[in-house]
Amino acid sequence: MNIHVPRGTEDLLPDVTKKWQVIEEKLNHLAQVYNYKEIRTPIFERTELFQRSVGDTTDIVQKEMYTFEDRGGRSLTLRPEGTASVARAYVQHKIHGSPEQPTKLYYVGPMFRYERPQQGRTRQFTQFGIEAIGSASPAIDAEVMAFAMECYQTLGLKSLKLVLNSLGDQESREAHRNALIEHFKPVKDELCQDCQNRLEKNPLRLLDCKIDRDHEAMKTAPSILDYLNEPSAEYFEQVKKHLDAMQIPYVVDDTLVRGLDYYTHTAFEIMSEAEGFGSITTLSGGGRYNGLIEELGGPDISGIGFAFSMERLLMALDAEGVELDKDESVDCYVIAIGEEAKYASSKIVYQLRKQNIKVDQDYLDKKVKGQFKAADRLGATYAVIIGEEELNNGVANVKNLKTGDQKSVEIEKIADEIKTGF
RNA sequence: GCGGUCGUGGCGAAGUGGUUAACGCACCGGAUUGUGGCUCCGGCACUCGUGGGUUCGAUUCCCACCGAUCGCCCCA
Repeated sequence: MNIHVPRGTEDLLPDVTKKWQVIEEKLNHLAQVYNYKEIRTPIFERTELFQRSVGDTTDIVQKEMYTFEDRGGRSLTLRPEGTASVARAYVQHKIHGSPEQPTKLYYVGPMFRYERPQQGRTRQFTQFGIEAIGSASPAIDAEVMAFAMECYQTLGLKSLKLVLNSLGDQESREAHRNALIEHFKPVKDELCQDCQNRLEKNPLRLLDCKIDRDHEAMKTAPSILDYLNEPSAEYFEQVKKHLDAMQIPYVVDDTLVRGLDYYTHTAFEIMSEAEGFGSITTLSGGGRYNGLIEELGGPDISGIGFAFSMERLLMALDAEGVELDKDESVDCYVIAIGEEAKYASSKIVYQLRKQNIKVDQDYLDKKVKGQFKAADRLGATYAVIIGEEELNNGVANVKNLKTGDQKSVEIEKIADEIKTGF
């Protein structure tokens, strides 16, 4: 066997890229409707960017980053997610000084995490995401969630669930964290090893442990929602009111914890409820990050965003049986009979293309029958047939392959004939 | 990182310790010297993921590696 793609990466061949193009077109359009502008950042960044933003204790930073040293001895990392880069660019270019606030950006591109590949999880995957930076209004939280849902709905997905939680501000988080530690300490020995480790580092994570899910202490664990201070609780209420106003259904789940350190207040996920979707149910996730910009050296400005993986989106579309149609068939196929006619064929093909007609011809020296078959396979509506006799008369036969009708047309007028149709 | 299953032509998929590795689809050629989609006939794997071992002999048995896949962890 020869060289294969590296583990956890894949080639997207034309029958798949076709779907991507359809999706990307719709997402680009949606972004415009919501007034988000595209940003493109490098595929790798200084390693410390992710350490500082995503968080040193997270799995992503601890064991999933593609980190390498370049020839100048700098530690670089292939980006594992998009928000950090966007925040970095925002600070670097002092976009907060721009008159257009909040700054609403979107991006699409490959992300990298060193993980054991399985369904819905590869080492290189593609995220589409948006970031709204510079507003602390609950209305924009709702907008981001509305956008997220609409990304899927516009493509025809139905089995979706928006799950919402609030992590509160720093003070609320701290209070809740302490309450969690107090709550689990007495039963620490009964928890799984992971949970025992998590207890000190990030007790929030205990809540969505699958192993200890049925433990008595889980059921009585303190909810973050009971520890939100007044402003945090009020903020959460307003976010929900905006969603209600837009009639966007959601479920509040106080065990929803997002994996990255920078989240504050609003955290949400969109899950697929489609049958046969495998063990992966999370399609996208997002939330508010109120300290991130400042952490990266910018002003005290808050933001909110979300991202989803294109690959999982494709999976969800498959699971729900949604077909993405894109007509790649050709308008016309030129069939040459005999050596001399090949020159005329090249000329006709070129001429038709100049007229914006999708056309192709044979490059395999096929016989007439083979050329007709090729025309069929490409879905051509018309065939232009040219042989010695036509050549001598300066004409070609134009045949409608759907109806079988055929007429003799002057070579210069083929394009017109096809555009008019018969 | 841990555990289970798997790896045969472009694709799907049988099969066996021993001189011809089924079949289906696709593809190519012919029946039909210049008019397709149907039908019929014919062709299409110096080789069974890679490397090593056992054996007179392995695609089939053993080991390692690589890869895929599912579950765990975690996430998009």
